[in-house]
Amino acid sequence: MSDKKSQPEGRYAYEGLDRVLHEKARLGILTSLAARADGLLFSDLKHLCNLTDGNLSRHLTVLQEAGIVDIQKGFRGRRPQTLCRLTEQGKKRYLDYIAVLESVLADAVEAAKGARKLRRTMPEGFSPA
Amino acid sequence: MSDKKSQPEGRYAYEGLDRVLHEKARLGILTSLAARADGLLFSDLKHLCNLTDGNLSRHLTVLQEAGIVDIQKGFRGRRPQTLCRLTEQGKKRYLDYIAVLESVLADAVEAAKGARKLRRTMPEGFSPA
DNA sequence: GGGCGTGCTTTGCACGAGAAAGCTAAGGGC
DNA sequence: GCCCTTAGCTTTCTCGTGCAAAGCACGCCC
Repeated sequence: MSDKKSQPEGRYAYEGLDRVLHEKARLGILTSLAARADGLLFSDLKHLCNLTDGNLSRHLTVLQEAGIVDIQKGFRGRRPQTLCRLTEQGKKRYLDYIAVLESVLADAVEAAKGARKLRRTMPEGFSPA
Repeated sequence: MSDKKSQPEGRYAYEGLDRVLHEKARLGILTSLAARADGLLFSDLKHLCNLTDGNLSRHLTVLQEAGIVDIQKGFRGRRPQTLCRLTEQGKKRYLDYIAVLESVLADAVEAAKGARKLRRTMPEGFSPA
């Protein structure tokens, strides 16, 4: 198609950007969890990610249904506490996602470099309205 | 709060992840555009990002209304063509966003490193249901 | 025992991504 | 001249989902 540009079809499609993970709040949750194999409590997550209870609850449900986190309800003393961890699969998906992010960043850096010298020209044969 | 963890409030909140930019398709569009100061045509973008006409149109409108891209309608020969470029402000916002992404990645890398040795313990005083 | 705090869940809304259909005009056969 | 196709977008619709606010359950304290 646009072979003369030497840019393959879908070069910037980033298909690997998992919808479930590619979300501000969830990204934070997963990054928090990724560092601690022993998990985090609901309230820890809430504070680390600056989320409201409701929000966090909903995101955790989504992540759990996707098999990404493991939710264990238990007690500390006599108070209920929810413990969250990454599942093995979740960790894998997270790392895959991160790898794609890296390639996005690489593209961005290259773009910023290549654009250094601004060419304010029009494309071949293009005439403004 | 959780000072003993030495993790400040909101450590993983990533407030800087601009909602307008933090979206798969738009991220691709902007990265494509960032590299070419002379802009890209609608159909180029469509192919580069593997987007449908409708989708691309909608995203471009959003980006235009946010003042991130500049849309010029013109002609190539007798056929209409739409030329898209990053605005100065758009470029700035893109670079800011990218900077935040970098910090996310840094966190992720650190997390992956720290989690090397899995401690499958329970938190202090936690007992499963 | 009644109010208060903690720890979540549920409900409701509003926005927004993506699919699908539409719309306009230019070629191309006949 | 007339239709059919193709290019090049735009508009509309629907459903998912992020987020806020209200709700619920229980323990604690005076």
